[in-house]
Order: sequence, then C-alpha cells, then structure tokens
Amino acid sequence: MPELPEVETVRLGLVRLIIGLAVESVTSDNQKSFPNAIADVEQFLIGAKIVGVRRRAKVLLIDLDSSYSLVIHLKMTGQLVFRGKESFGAGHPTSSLIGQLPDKSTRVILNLSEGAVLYFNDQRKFGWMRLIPTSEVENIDFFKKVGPEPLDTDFTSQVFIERLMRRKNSNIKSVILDQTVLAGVGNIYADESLWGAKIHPSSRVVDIPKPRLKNLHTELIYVLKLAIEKGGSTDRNYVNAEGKKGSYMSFARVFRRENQPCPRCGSVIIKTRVAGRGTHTCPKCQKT
DNA sequence: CACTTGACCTGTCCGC
DNA sequence: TGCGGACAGGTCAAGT
Repeated sequence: MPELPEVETVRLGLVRLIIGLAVESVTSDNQKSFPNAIADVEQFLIGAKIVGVRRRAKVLLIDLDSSYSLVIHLKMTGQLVFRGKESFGAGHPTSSLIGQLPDKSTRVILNLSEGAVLYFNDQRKFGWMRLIPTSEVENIDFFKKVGPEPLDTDFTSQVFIERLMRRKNSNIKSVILDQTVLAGVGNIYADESLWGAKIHPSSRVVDIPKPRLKNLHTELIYVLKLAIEKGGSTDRNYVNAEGKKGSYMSFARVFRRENQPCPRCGSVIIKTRVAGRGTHTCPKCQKT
C-alpha cells in the first residue's frame, strides 16, 4: 500500500491528532507486528507522551518524551487509524473506508489519553512497529542505506542522475523503486512518473538520454507532490489517520488504467510485468 | 560484484 | 457455488 505520499498523509493526520496525548496501554495480537519485550514497553511506552511524528522514506516515527520512538513500517497493507472519543458517537463519518474497530486485521491497539485510540491494522502482517531509543533510529540498517528524500530541495536532477548511474545496467523501473537510490517511490508513482517522462520502464538506465532522465526527476517530484495534495492513492487498503481514502487514483494517468485511453495520445494503456511488478504503460508514448 | 527471484501473509478476483 | 491459481502498493535474503 503506502508509498511516500500515503505515509506523509498519515503523518500529517497524526500530527494533528495525537501530539500531546499519552500512551495509557497497549495490546498486540502477534509477536511479529510488534516484537518488543513487555518490560521495555512498560518502561518506555506506557505513560509516555507523544511529542512528534516524523517520516523518513516510507517509515513513520512517533517520538515520545521517554527518549524512545515508535518506528512503524506499513509495508503493503498497514493502516494507522485514530479514533477519538467523539469518533465513536452517532455522527461517525460515512466516508470512512473502514467501520467498527478493532476488526480482524487489527494487530496493535494503543490506548491514548482523553479516550483516544490508535489502531495498527495490517491484513498481510508484513508491516511492523518497534520501540527503540530515539537516538538509535539513525542506526537502523534501513536508515543507514536509504537514499535521499526526493522532496528535499537539495535533491537536484544532478544528484538524481548520479545515483541512477550506480545501477546503470538495470531497467529504470527497478532502479527508481530501489530505496537505496532514492527514498519513497513505489509501484504507483514509478509507473506514473515514467509515463510523465515518456520513458519505458524496462529501458536500461544507461540507454536513456540525459534530458529524459532530467524530465523523470521533474515528473517524480510533480507526481509525489500532487499525490500528497490529493491525500494519497487508495486502491484497496490505504486509508489516512482518520480512516478515509485518498483521491490520487482519480488523477492517475496510467496506473490501474489498463484498456483505457492514454490521456496524452489516446492509445490503449497496457499492463505488463517489469521488475517482477505489475506495470502500466502507454505503448505509443513510452517507446524504450 | 550487479542483478534477479522468491519469501513473507491474507484476501480477492477471475476462469473453469 | 466451489475451487485453484494469479495477483496485490514493500523489503530482504538467497540465488545466478
């Protein structure tokens, strides 16, 4: 499910909803989703106050005043859904994708102060959350290897192209999906940005003219920013911190639009497999 | 070393 | 309606 724009949307919601609240109790339905030892949870999570919510790549960090942080990766089907006291009343929003919580995909429940609850749902159990000292976050293997944030101002086209060249013999799609090259891109925004730059996903990096790669840099930033503005993409699972859908899918140009016309040239969009992933392209606009 | 493939899980959709 | 197989937005380990 969530790529950079979806995780960022969840973060923006959580910043509004949970900062200042304290964790009162925690329950987890399996060891994999939340592997921390009970003793650590008791000492550094229970009673701690939430002081910040950050994002790096597709990872969320909930900072606590115990000098520990909850590190959360939603992987494919994870959700973090907040319910305040008032959410349980009769005026419950109908636009919510999910109903009564907890449901059968609920893995962890964080009971917060003021009657609020944060649910970590994850149908496929690929996601996880872990409690670690805030000062050690940067030492997690993933963070040591992960590439730059594409929306940072110092992520120039020069930096982008330089990093693409580290894998110059691979197909471009698998390279922009590689989190060590740049952070945050997943299958949706890979397809969307490659279409925008008129690049075929299986082109080898080294065979793509530099100006095209520059276009790809522009398109990636454009698509990620637009998707944040639209609250992310809801295909099946993704919801924001209030349990509501994102609307980028109705702006998508190729993703999940197989058999429909290309918005640029009218050709029929096709779905194939590149880098082991479902891949959407316009056969006329994206020639190799 | 660079690069590709399969595994991790559960649910859904599609064809027979 | 039931059943088997393919597939689903991410990442890592193990393979070539």
